[in-house]
Amino acid sequence: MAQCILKIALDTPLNAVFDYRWEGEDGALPQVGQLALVPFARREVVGLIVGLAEHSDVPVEKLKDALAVRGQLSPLTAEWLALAGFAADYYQRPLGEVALPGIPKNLRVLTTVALDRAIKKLGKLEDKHDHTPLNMPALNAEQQAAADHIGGALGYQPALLYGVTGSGKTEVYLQACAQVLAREPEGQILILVPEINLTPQLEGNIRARFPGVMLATLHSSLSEGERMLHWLAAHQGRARIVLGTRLAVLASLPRLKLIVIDEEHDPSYKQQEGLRYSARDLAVWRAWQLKIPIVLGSATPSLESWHHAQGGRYRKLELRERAVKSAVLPKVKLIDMERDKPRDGLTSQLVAALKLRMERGEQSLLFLNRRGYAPVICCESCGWISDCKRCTSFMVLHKPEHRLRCHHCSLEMRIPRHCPTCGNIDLQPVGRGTQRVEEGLQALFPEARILRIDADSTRKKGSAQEAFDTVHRGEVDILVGTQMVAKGHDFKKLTLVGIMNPDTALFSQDYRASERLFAQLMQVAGRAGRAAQVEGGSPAEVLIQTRYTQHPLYSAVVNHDYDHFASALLAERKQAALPPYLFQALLRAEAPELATAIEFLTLARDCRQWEGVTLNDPIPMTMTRVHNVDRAQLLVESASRPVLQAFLKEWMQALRDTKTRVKWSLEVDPLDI
DNA sequence: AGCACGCCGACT
DNA sequence: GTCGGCGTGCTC
Repeated sequence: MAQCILKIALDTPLNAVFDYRWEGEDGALPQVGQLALVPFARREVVGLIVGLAEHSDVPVEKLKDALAVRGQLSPLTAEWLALAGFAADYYQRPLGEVALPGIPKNLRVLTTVALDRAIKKLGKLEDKHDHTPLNMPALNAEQQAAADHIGGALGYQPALLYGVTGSGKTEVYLQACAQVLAREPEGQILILVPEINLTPQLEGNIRARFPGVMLATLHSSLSEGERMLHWLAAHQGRARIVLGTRLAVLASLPRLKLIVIDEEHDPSYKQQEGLRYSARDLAVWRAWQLKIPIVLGSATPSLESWHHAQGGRYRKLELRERAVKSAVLPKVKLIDMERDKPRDGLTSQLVAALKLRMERGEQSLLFLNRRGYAPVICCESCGWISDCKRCTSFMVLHKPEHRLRCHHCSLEMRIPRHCPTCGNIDLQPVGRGTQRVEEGLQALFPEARILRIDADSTRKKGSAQEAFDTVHRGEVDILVGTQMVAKGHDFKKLTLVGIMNPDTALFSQDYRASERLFAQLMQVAGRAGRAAQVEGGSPAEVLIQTRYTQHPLYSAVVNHDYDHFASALLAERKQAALPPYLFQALLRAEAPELATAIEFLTLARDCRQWEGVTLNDPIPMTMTRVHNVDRAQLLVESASRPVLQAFLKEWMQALRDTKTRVKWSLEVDPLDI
């Protein structure tokens, strides 16, 4: 009679591992890393066995028996458990809350029979071992050196692959992968991308390049069945390449030998709810833990990674040459909106440029990061504005639907016929969103085929893909879009990109805004004429409408000069003692009344003092009220990461002990402050 | 976080 | 009379 105590992590906010009795019939003991079904409060849940013990400190009358162990699944490795453990500690969350959501739901909720059937199905997915000779395009010298460095690296070797759009980063990844796959017959590779739906061509490229290699994808739009299958393929080591979004960083990869992070600067690597982890940072930790190489690629690296490359912690691999000879960097020009006053948001120069593309039968893209018709409507006579009743924000006018909509709480209403306060019927839209731009363009170019792509126009599943296909087929003359159009897609006939009004980001309170704006401008600019210069035509052109033509950010964009811009930003950050020279955490609180939230944060600030840690004053969040709750935050800073970590650990325990009724949460390394 | 128990308001 | 609102207590 085998008997022991199982230490089990459960998906609950309670910061504890729970003990259960196990009485097996024979000598077969459960193993650490296996899943177990246990009674918990008034329900049954599946948890993860994280330890075995002979005795428990829990009073016997409280101890319950574990009900079953999912034996058909090989246990998660000690390395994987250490990864989950690290993430739990670092982000100050219970282990179970980190470990269990990463495991497909079906592995937890499925009956044993159903699970057996699924595993059998996976077994039948035979990978065709037709190791056909791979036709690798020739690389230029820089690409080859980078690919050899990454692919040939042994041990923990972080590299920053820095190269502008069109410099052939993807080809470097692929050839480095080929080297690793050839050298490590069983080895696995993890490739992270910001949003898989926006980069369908990468998946196609990988499949075409490695026909005999099983590829698994992991991202949020998989069905539960697919997710389980792909996760298992990775877990069993059968998938040699796993391509996924941030959540894939927690995939079980027992033979991981290389990690690739494409567009490493992209904010979507940061989870923005629940466990607010940075997939990029966890990936680097994972590479360090396993002593394997990792490559972070970007045309506009995050300042964190840039800083590491400057300091020598990351090896900087730079691609200066164009990989495709005929491809030319788009010509970026600034249009001074002070001298060329815009009509309907468009300066005469931009209109002329659009007209020229129309005549040539080429495509144009207008980029505007604001959806809806107008961000607000107001009353001409009394000054009433369409503010949201539940939020500190405005109701956005959506003209096609004849409605006002709050983008934060989704409150909707019909457009009022007259002013709710004074009765005036003259309510005017103020400002400009994509719908209004679309309308203005149609009036200006009645014959043009105009397509708007934003979150509103692509609400239906599959409609985004359809819209992009329409553009690719050349059935669109002018494309109007938000940042949705900035990523991934190469539009071969696109020769003009117009940026309508990027200035607001220049003077934002958020010190990361300019870093993001630069990355975004480079990315949108990269949509134009990427594959090659359109036959015999002019080089692609990017026109930026601005009131601040002298701003250094725009000069850097015009000159395609990220180096100097990034170095200047870093110098500013150092001077102002901001990340990456400083480490931060943010305590947030929400309550029906702002005072309650502030009161809690004040209490939290005063309950601990710590050498080397600064606790700032609690302040209301910029958007204080959302959906009728007031939010406030408290910023914690330290020049030392370990010091901050030590403080947070104790502080969190103290806050949990307060048993407050205020809802609060902690974010480590916040991106938006 | 779930989930159940428990004690007060407007409805078939 | 009951359905159901959400306060609060518990989870090895």
